[in-house]
Amino acid sequence: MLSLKQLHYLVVLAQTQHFGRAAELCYVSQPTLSGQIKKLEQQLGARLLESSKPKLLLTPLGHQVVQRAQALITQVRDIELLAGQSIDPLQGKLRLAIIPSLAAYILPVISQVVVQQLPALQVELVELQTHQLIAQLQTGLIDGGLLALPKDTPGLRSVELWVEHFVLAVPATHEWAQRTRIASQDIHDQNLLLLEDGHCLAEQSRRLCGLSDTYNAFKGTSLETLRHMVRMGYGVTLVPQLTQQLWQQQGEQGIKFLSITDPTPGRQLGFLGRQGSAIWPLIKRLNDIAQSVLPYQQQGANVIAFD
Amino acid sequence: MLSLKQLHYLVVLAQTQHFGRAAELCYVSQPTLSGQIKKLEQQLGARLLESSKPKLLLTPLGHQVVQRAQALITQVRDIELLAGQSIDPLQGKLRLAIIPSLAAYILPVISQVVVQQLPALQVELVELQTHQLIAQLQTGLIDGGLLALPKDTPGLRSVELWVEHFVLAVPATHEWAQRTRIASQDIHDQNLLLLEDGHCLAEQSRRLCGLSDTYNAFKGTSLETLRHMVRMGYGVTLVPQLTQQLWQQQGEQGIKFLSITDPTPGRQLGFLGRQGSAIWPLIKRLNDIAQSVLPYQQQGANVIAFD
DNA sequence: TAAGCATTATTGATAAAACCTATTATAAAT
DNA sequence: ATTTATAATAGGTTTTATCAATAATGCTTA
Repeated sequence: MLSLKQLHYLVVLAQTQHFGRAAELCYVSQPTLSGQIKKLEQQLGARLLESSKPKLLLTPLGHQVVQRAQALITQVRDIELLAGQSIDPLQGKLRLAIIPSLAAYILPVISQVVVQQLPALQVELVELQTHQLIAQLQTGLIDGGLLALPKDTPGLRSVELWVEHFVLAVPATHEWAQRTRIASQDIHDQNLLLLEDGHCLAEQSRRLCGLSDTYNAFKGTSLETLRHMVRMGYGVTLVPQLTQQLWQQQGEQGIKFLSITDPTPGRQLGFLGRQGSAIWPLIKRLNDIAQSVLPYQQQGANVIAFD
Repeated sequence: MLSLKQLHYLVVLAQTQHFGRAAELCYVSQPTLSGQIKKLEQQLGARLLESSKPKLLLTPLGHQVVQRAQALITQVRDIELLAGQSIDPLQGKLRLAIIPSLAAYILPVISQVVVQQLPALQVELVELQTHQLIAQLQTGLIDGGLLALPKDTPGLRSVELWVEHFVLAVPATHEWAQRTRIASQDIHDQNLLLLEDGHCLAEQSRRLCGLSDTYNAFKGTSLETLRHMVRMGYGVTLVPQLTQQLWQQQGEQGIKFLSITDPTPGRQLGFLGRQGSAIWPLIKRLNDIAQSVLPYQQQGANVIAFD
């Protein structure tokens, strides 16, 4: 009988495309993983890896098996969660991911209250970009995500947290520094600083300003980097309103913020979990707690949908 | 990490409600199974079996885990099938079930051709009643079924084989023995012999003749038993047309057959397989072969739907 | 073409685990 | 109270996953 371990090894191997790294991720030695993969092939009576070895390649069957094995692994994880939840729905380990453009400013706001209201819950936090987050959620590597809700998420379910507005951050030396608002269509012809590709905030900013995917400006690795760039006068950028609040609390003087009108852009934040996962009630609970602590329910924003 | 073996043990234990019998079905000793179940509970950190032991009972969590574990086992079986099919789509082991009221006369017709056309296929045959068949298909104990298609089969998919007509079997001494046809509404007031409860043919006969579930006549364990009863003049019964053909080939003299009209009753036969199972093409192939060998495509029958 | 580097396969020893037989404990049935 | 059925425990055996060390392979570079 084939074992879950073998299938897990196979899945990780397919992800890493590398025996050594896969073994490391599985906390076993490379020969162990090699051996088990070989044994799996024997038990199935068919090859999963391509014999020719310019690179590690899966056979067509291999791809299918990996896909099904992934589903299996997540279902096992869900059984474990189910058991954990059965003891006390508000207890246990929860592996939660947050997108980087959200983590920096939303965690200070909600983490305290979560610890306060769910003391028995151990939250394991990771920062992941949207596509990684969804992939890891589907493969069971994480159990929930907090992000700007994408459109289609097969096998997953979401709950809406709130709609966050974007504001325009400009240097204190900027010609608009004394304004308090600006119409969204007037933001053209500015040197718009973006996060690196892959960050959904960058994607959202591009959409808002009608820029192409190839728009080639400075790309910061984090919001903090952008903050410095803006302060030094290299350009302007879009930031979530809570980021403005955080920066101003920290005494930021070099940056002025303009609210955006006609329409006000924003994105729908929410939690994501697996369909059929036992911790869904817990995720909804987290959503309730987070909602109760956010300053006020934003409304009327022009929500930017993206995938 | 919990293992598939443990989950398998749990599923079988839940089915048998008995440690010893479960162990037997899993080809291990009773202490082994006991130990693994206990270990499973430890790993999940929760009880699966009720502590009070008048009878073996599952906790609410236990039921949920069993359900999910069953799904897991089935999916593992499907991976194995997938691998088997990848070598040669027409090769490998196929565990096929047929309902009793069909097996006796359809196997002589199709078995030869199947062996002829799919020599590399090892078919493992079982006779199961409809509800058992569906349950075992869903739990992965069998891979396909040939039966009178029921309405709803969540997680399963079907392909239509043909519509078989029912004919009325009466003793040669019966007042209708010289007739060749009879209207269905005239079958009232006859001593209608049925198969035991659970057989779908019995259910179908009851529906056709408007009998209640509590209709209490002689109940035969097989069609052969009914055959003797009819020949001896104890009553009449409904049989599939292919059964008539088989019995007449065997030189049956004591029974006469009347075709039924207004309307002609029948049932939709077909194959059933799991959604997402890799052997579905093979099942369709079996269906094609069976269809090619059946005498002619029946039409215009009043198909009796049942669940 | 050979040396060097990265990657995977092989080997032999070790430790964990799953397993079995035999036995004991616990309920239920007579 | 005795018997039967059932599950848990104990101790020893076998299997097997595992590791460290090493060899083979393939690709890159000199």
